[in-house]
Amino acid sequence: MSATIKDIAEIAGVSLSTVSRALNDNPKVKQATKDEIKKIAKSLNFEFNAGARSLSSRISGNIALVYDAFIDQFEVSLYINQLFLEIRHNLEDMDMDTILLTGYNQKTKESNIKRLLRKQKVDGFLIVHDSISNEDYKAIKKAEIPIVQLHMVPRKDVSVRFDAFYTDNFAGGRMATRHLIELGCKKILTVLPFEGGNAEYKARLLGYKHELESNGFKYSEKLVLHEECSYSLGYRMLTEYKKLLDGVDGIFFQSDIQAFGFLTAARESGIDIPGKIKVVGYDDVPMCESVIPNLTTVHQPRKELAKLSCNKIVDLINKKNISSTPSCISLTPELVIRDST
Amino acid sequence: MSATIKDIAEIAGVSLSTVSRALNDNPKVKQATKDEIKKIAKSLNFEFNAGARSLSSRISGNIALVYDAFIDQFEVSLYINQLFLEIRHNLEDMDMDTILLTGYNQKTKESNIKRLLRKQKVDGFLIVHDSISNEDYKAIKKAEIPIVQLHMVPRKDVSVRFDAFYTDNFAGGRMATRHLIELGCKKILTVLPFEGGNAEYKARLLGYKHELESNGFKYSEKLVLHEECSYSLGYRMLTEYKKLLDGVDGIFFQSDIQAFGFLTAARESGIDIPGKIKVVGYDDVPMCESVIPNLTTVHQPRKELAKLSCNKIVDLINKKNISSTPSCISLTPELVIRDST
DNA sequence: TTGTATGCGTTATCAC
DNA sequence: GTGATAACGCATACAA
Repeated sequence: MSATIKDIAEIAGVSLSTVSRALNDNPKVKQATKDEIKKIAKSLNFEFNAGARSLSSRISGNIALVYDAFIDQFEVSLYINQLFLEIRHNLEDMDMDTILLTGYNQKTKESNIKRLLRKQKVDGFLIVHDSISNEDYKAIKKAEIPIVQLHMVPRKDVSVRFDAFYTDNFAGGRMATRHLIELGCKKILTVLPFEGGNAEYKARLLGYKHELESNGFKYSEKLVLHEECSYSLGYRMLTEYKKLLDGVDGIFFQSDIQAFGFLTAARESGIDIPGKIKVVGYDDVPMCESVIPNLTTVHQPRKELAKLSCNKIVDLINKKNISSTPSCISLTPELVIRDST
Repeated sequence: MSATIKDIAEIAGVSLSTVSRALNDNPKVKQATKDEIKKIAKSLNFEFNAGARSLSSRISGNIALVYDAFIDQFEVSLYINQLFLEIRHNLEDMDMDTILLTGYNQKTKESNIKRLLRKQKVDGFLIVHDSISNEDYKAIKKAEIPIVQLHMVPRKDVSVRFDAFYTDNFAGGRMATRHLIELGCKKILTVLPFEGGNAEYKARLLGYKHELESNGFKYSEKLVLHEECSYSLGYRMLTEYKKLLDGVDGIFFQSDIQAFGFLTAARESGIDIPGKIKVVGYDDVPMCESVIPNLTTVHQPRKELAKLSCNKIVDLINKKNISSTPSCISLTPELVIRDST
């Protein structure tokens, strides 16, 4: 069917080993032979057989993009899917295929990570998951497969070290809050998903608190609303939390989608946004620019996050530019000011 | 590292081939030996080495989910990502991993299908793409790799035959329109993405036309609005197409997201929905139930689509229940009546 | 019903 | 620099 290095060897009149070396850019091969062999390979549309390559050298050309099933909730997926899109584009550019899956089998709850490890299906793990077990991290480490975690901050209780890239949620919380303060807001509410949720929200909340207090405001738990992450919640807030909203002149929604619902309800009720209440979201999903008024929000640098993570994992796989200690890089998000503030 | 069949053979005191047969449920192996071997395999957490298996029997355990890059537009992805989610769940249940990619390399424009074929990376192709080249279809066929196309209707100019599952967009267009007619609408507008778009919209439009005409209405191109597929468009319609909307009492948006924007604008302007204008969407993305008023829409049976396609591709791979002629099954969508009509 | 031998396509360890 | 050859883990044709 497909051409093999054997075919190339016969045409070029050299041995299998020479072809293999040439195609892998082994410096021991004379440039002339190399060129000749590569030319033939190209003319035959040659590609390495993935199975054979994997068997003999454990290179599969696949990266596992492992995520937390909670992301499959529609509202959360709005941002995450944009991030994943960037990741796949980057990996494709580097000739890697992406196997997308949740950390644990949805039905059996068994570890997909361990399964991939045992089958030797992937060259690296890109992790967007907050609660991978320490055992699984250790299994990856033991198999000497590179790990890069992104979006999520590594947990303290994980004994394995790996590179990580994420956005500074504390800074994000601060900049959203400071922006509202600078615009003169005196009573600022923040809305985030239910308690026990992701660590990222806790950090944003801390940022909110810190910024309030360093500006002479006093932080009150009464102005922290833990609610579902949905358009609907944002919409219903006006009626269901009428009392809570009394006097509020700024709201920091920790998710854009909640803000969208609120904007709609507010405008219907004739509440001037940003005149009476100023609204800031988080994530900067594409819809921010089509919603009316356009939503001011904290932009998560998904392009950079994806690029850094993908470059890193590929470097680790190719053992290039490896530093002795894993990096843990937090990118600063950016406040995008639009019409809702 | 991981256990191999050799390890199992040694423990069980049988040969490699017996282990291989037992684990592959070969009927020639005595049940007792089979049980024993499987027990040992389980205790060792054995999994077949993907590379070795692929080399020796061309079974990779991977399915390529190939989609059209235009789907990466945020608005379109809302529905498609839900579909993909179902697909991945189904494949996971059948112990298959999903390689998600566009049909053609985003940068080089080279065929990802041909690349996967040459590398022998996948056991089957799940295609959600309207414009795969005939050449590529032929290449898949030649490699004897199963194809199942879903969501998109197979093109007439494709010479290769394969199984396909999609929703009956003509029926969908009809049911949306009929619903509006039955509710007494006299002037029904339909909104769809720009001309030259996907075939699915053309079918929905035909359904709209057919239903109008069979109910004594006359079809007018003036009531067909080709516009961008966005929330923003829906929102701006009220002002930008004020004249067009004059007297309109029913709108069939061929995409939910457009309808969302319109609902917001309408309510802000005090236009009673469904009192003055009744609105129907298409797709039934999760947000339909949180938007106010809840959107009446045409539900695409994504769960069934995913299940049928995944079962079919796996059957084809395992050469089970194969019929001589490929099936081409169109599922009927379902009108979900909510508060916007 | 089970075992032996061979091959799948590639890389790696030796030689030369 | 280049060429044999073994090895990677598994499936299977052929024997027994």
